[in-house]
Amino acid sequence: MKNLTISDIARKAGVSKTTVSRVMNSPEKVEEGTRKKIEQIMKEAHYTPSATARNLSKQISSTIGVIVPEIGNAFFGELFKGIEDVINKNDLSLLYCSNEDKAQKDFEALDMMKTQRVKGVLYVPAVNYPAVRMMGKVQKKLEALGCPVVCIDRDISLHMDTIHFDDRKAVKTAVLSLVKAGHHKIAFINGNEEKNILAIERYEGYREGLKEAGISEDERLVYQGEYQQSYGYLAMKELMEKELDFTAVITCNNSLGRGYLQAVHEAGRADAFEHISLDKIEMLDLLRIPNNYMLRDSYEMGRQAAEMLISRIAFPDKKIRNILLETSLVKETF
Amino acid sequence: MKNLTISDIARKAGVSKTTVSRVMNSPEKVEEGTRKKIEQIMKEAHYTPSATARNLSKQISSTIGVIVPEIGNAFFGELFKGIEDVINKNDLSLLYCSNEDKAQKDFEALDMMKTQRVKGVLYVPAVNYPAVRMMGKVQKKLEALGCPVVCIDRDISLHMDTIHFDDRKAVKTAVLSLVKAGHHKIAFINGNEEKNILAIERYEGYREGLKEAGISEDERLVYQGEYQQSYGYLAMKELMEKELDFTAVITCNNSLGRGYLQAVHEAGRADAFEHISLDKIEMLDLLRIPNNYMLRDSYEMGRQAAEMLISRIAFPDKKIRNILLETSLVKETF
DNA sequence: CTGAAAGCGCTTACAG
DNA sequence: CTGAAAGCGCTTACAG
Repeated sequence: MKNLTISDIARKAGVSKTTVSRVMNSPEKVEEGTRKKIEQIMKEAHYTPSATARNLSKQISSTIGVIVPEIGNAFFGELFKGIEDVINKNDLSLLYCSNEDKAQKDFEALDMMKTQRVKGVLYVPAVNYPAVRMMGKVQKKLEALGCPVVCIDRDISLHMDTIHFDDRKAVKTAVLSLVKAGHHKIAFINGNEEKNILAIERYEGYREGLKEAGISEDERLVYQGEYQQSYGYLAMKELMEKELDFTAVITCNNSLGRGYLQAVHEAGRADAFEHISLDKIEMLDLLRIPNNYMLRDSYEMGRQAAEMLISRIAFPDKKIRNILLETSLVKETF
Repeated sequence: MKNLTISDIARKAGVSKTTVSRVMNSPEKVEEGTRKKIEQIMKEAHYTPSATARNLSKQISSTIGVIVPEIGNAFFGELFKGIEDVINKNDLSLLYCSNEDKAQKDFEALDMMKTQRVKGVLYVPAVNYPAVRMMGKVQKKLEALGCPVVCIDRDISLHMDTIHFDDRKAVKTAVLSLVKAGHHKIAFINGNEEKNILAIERYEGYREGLKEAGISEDERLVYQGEYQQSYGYLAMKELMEKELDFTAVITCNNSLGRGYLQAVHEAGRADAFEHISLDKIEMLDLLRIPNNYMLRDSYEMGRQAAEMLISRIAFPDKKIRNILLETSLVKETF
């Protein structure tokens, strides 16, 4: 079925396009009788105005762009849900694009958002651009966008609205909690700074925790590679093989945590270590497998990020905000 | 930064808008010298044409709408990924909207897609509309959309392109496999037809399997409620309490499967039953927990659905296609 | 309260 | 090979 236009409605109603437009945009300005009649006709004809035409005419947009690494990871899945809820509540549409943690994809995503002339962008950078010396390019792309952007989860050192977790503190808390439980040799499996500036923060948190506990760092217990299950698996496997007699492990995101679990279960040493992961790992509670983690409420982060963007769109000159979210230690025993 | 328009570029290059437009749409028609010059200027100015204006002018769209229940469920997460890959490959944008398995949200999503004048829609219906007697409304909305739609996973008995799994056969296979392993009392936890027509198919598969095995159905072993973890949990709990001495359980989606696991682990009877779920349940392999499931490759379903939509857009008069995907039994032991 | 006209940023048939 | 003009479906300042 072909879409009707405002002219079709105007003709059917015997009025001008202007009047039809008014019943949609400022109904109080049109006489009740004609308004009712036009509304009736629009309804019968299932008329829906074209957002394309309206956006062009009004020089606005009704869609928000969302760029995330991938939706498969539960952390980002929840984040996305938080975003979605706010977007729906505000009658906006959501243009989705993943960047798969790759700079190239990231750039394409930003270009696409520009082409689509979105109202604003919620952006989880694929890469830690400062660390890989690509700041110029992202910065240019971001400026070229011509719309507000909120940077989520991964800071790229630009003067813009941002929101992320206090991961330094989270890891420090984890370390101190383990020490308190009697652990002095704590292995640390992390990603690296190129992918994610948080890797640095996390490592700092680890060191601060040890320092505060009066424990000197043992380099052999520190693994910093990719934020992937496979890396977590290999790191933990190597750690076990080296027999460094550590008694606890901290893994710095849920993928690494899964890798840890894979390794210890494969080795039949699931109960050999105390483990704290950053982020909850799904299924464990359900299977009644004891599990400690630093809870980072990514739904809430998504929600707040979206709210921040919407407020930025409304007040472009508002002061820049950088939100730091707290995490909390959750111990699940059965 | 304000977005530049084609007029800005034309002025800078000292040519008409027409010529600028041509270098974007049919470069071969413009003299090489001027083309190069214009391209250079566009590049320097970081000019990106507005999709909004182009779409309005060309009376086309460059975005595909995707309506899914929720992205949190791994089954739909994978489906979505399959869709996304095809959409990206075809240089299209993705407008996302979830319906949360609710008819109301579904209608809003369809309205939104219409407003946005998308090129086509990939649609997982929230509800089994024929069963709840709301066919009229969806049908009208679908027609009003004015663009091709591919119906995914849940058939709603409309004459349109569809794709779904052969779940009847899947469940039948599961039953026969269990019987072969010596099980004669097989509990069956399913959703209901209002939500999902597949519930009927699955139940049929269950009955066919039993029949073929010469086993008569025991109604007390059949639970059909919501496709949710909580229902799976309650159903399994009740089944165990009733001491019906069944030895195997089939759960009809991954949420129900999780509920089953929750119940048996809570009761400390994880090894008491043979279990086959529809869809893989994440984490189990990693934790080396034996698990049998009917593999339904939802990534592939998403991919094929998207391909089907794109082909439908290209050839509107092509014959309607209804794709039925096969599943396979996977046994994971350690 | 209503409408004619200009404009949003593009495309394209037509004329040169 | 190039450009002026009309048009896509809306909105809105202006005039009545």
